[in-house]
Amino acid sequence: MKDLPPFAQHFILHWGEMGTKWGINRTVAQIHALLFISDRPLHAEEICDQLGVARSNVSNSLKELQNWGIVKVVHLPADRRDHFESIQDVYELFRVIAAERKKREIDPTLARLRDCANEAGTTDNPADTHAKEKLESLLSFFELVSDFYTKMDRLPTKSAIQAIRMGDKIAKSIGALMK
Amino acid sequence: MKDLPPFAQHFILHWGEMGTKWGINRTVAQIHALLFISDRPLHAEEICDQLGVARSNVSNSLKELQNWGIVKVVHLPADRRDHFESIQDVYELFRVIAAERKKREIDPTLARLRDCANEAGTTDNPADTHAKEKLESLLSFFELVSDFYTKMDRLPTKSAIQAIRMGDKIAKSIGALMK
DNA sequence: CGAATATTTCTGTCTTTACAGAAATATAGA
DNA sequence: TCTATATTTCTGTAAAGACAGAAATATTCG
Repeated sequence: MKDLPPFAQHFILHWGEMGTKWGINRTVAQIHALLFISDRPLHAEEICDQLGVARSNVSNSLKELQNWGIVKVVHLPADRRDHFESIQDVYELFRVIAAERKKREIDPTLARLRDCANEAGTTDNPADTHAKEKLESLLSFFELVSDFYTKMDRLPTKSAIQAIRMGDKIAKSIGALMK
Repeated sequence: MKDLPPFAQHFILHWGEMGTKWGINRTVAQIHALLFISDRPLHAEEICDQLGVARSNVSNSLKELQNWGIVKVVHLPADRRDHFESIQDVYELFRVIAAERKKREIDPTLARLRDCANEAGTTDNPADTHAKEKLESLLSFFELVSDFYTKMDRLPTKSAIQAIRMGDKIAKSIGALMK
């Protein structure tokens, strides 16, 4: 990591730690951090050198980032090597990440909760009835969150930012809006 | 898990898997799932029996859940054993989880990003300037998210639900609200 | 086609995390 | 205080994940 200024190193290391806390491989997160702050696409070898990790690790991690849809391959003139760049707009970045997590985790959970609720069906056992109701409340919640995400995802970046920024005013206006 | 109806078993197992994808220990997530759907507080031994995990594992996991603030100890009359119950309201549950993640992860990241931005200070290297700007845009984003969370957290459950539910209408009203 | 270079896949090792069982400690009533 | 019971901490093992280096494969240019 010798070539990077200290502040960049600190950021990349912290981002790696953050990743692990959210179920993302440390190296994957570090590579993404590096690409995010880079002012040009990097090839795999450069990433190895900067982060001091094995070539194979970089290869697999880059594939993972491409699967997430937040890193793309680009080619530079007169250079046959793949170069990689991250989504640069931070709002777009998190929108894509959120979309992917929804697809991978929220949607399957919704499906599973629906299955469980159906399985529960009619039961006379009071404990089971209670469990079924808890599952249904969880399901409602996930449906709500899922719908909200879909609505926000359709907004252009600027509107989305404003929607977030207006959070408190919006809350106060709920009554009026509902009429 | 013999005593539990199949739908409850399926839910608990799925919840455990979900946990691992979000950086939460499988057993911790399973125990929470069990407590969430239970219609009464359970003691540690019951949790062992139901999930088939070691007593020590249950002990540590329960402590973890208490640290998160989503499980509380209660005592029943004429029973000296600790009994455990989860927050039952699903919105409250996720509110508490979000608050804890903010405290543990978002706030430290904000602090770190500010440090990095300061460290970056004045630099004449164009690549470093670019990196610094990327860090600052990330910082703005996290500040926005953090503020939004604080606003939502202060809303009573009902208003928060409505705010989420009204997402699309709110978006359309942003222009009007801003005047 | 063949050589050089780039990339991916495979294999084994190392590290970390999860976890069971035992031991130690604490607590409450007799 | 002593005994029974509940709880936590400790220790070793097992499983999972991360990762390096080597091998295999693919690509491009001469």
